[in-house]
Amino acid sequence: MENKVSFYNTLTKKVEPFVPHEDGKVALYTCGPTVYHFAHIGNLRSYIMEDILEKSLRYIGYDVKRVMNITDVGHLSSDADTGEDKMLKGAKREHKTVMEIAAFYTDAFFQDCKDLNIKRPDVVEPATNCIPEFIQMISGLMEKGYAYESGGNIYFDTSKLKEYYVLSSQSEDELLSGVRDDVEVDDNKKNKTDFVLWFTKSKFDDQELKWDSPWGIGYPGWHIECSAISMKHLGEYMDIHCGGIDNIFPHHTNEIAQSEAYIGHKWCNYWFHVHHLNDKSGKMSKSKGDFLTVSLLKSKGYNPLVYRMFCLQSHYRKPLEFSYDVLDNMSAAYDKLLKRISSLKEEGEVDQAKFDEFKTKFEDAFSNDLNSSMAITVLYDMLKADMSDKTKLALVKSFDEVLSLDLLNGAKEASQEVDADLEAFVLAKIEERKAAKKEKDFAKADAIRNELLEKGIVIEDTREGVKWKLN
RNA sequence: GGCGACAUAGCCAAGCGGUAAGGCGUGGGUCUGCAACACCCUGAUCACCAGUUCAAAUCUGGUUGUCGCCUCCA
Repeated sequence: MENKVSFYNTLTKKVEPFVPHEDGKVALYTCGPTVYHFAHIGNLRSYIMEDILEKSLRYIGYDVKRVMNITDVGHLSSDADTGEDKMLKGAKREHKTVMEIAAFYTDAFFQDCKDLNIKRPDVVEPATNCIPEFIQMISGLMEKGYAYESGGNIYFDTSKLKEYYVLSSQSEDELLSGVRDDVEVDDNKKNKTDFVLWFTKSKFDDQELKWDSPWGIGYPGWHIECSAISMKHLGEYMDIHCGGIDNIFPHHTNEIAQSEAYIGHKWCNYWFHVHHLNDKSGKMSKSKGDFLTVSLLKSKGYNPLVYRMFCLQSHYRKPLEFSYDVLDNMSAAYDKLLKRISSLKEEGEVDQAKFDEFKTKFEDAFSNDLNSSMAITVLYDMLKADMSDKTKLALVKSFDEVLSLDLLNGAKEASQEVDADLEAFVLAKIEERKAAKKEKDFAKADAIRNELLEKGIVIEDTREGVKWKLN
């Protein structure tokens, strides 16, 4: 099919035309969550933008297969065989087993996705399901001489690769080890960038989940997970690998190293990275400041889709700063948008020429480095354009396949079923107020309006008559 | 110290060499007994300096600032 899609490729540092390995098909991989805690809305920004990537590719006509891992083991706080395992840390905190923690937070993650209209990937694979695949891959790397045993653990030897730093564009000399205070140097490593593939002897020894392996009982390192899981489901050629920008080094750099060493050829051509959501003090993280979750937003009365729209009206490659002021701003914009769409009538015929014209504009916005902000603008332009309501409604429905903002639900919610008694009561009050207004008894009319308002019912005098809704 | 990104109106934000999209807010107006809703109107020469060009927010060089990464992170 025609290659009209282009986006920024971290590998080449350029916006490039997208050409999949197999025409018309896209093998897409997303680094999934480590399920030791709730996801915060910054984590979810990545998943929202990756959802948009997937849906826009489908919209344009690609056959997409998307795979996501669930990290439920082997993710140490540090790569240097020190620090705590994140899963175990979560389990200790909540006095549960690791498996219980994983199940709980996996469910919580997908509930957040549901609230944000993020489609579940075609394949969702927990790391603990793939131990044989990890062992097979590590064995292969050992046989080819890319891995070595030291101090009881299996390490990947980064000195065997000419192009270890392709993604991060740093050189070994430039890379300072232990810049961060809490990083300890692992003396078992031959090179400072080597990383663990399999642990049998960790200084941190009470790992709950352990498996037998050719190198002894232990558990896998973090990086091997994504490589093995993606190959299990997508084969040796992947088109797009997504993730948050902080994964570039070391996680994705290491994935490339071990994957290409294992299969012996280029693995993935396009790397798609979403930038961070910041707050006033910088990057949002689980270890400092406000821990903003979807459920927190919901408890404050925000529709999670307002946050989705907030993400869409920005560009995935720009840092985005979160504040409640900006969210309020977006909330107003979202309500107005839904209201405007709900006022469209099922009238006239669909004008196919106009429909195609705007559909093309919409596709072009996404094709141009996933310009979701421009896509939203196309939506607004379309609503203003001179064409039948029926055409507009058809376009809204079509656009929402990608935007997933429940744009047509405004009308539905407004006409949601209400209690018949309540309706009769309200209609009676409206008639009463109408009569009062007719007799210029405005005090009484206002009193009735206030009475209804106290019950959470808002009435509006529009040109088409009096309208009311539950607030 | 190294690597990378970003800098556009009150706020969010598009722009990819031809003279500043869109949204929210503000102010004014239409409508209305009032209010709300809706609708109309309303705003910036693009961090700074130098260069390339007939033409630059858009390209090049430099300066300043903000943020991220350099083995926890989406």
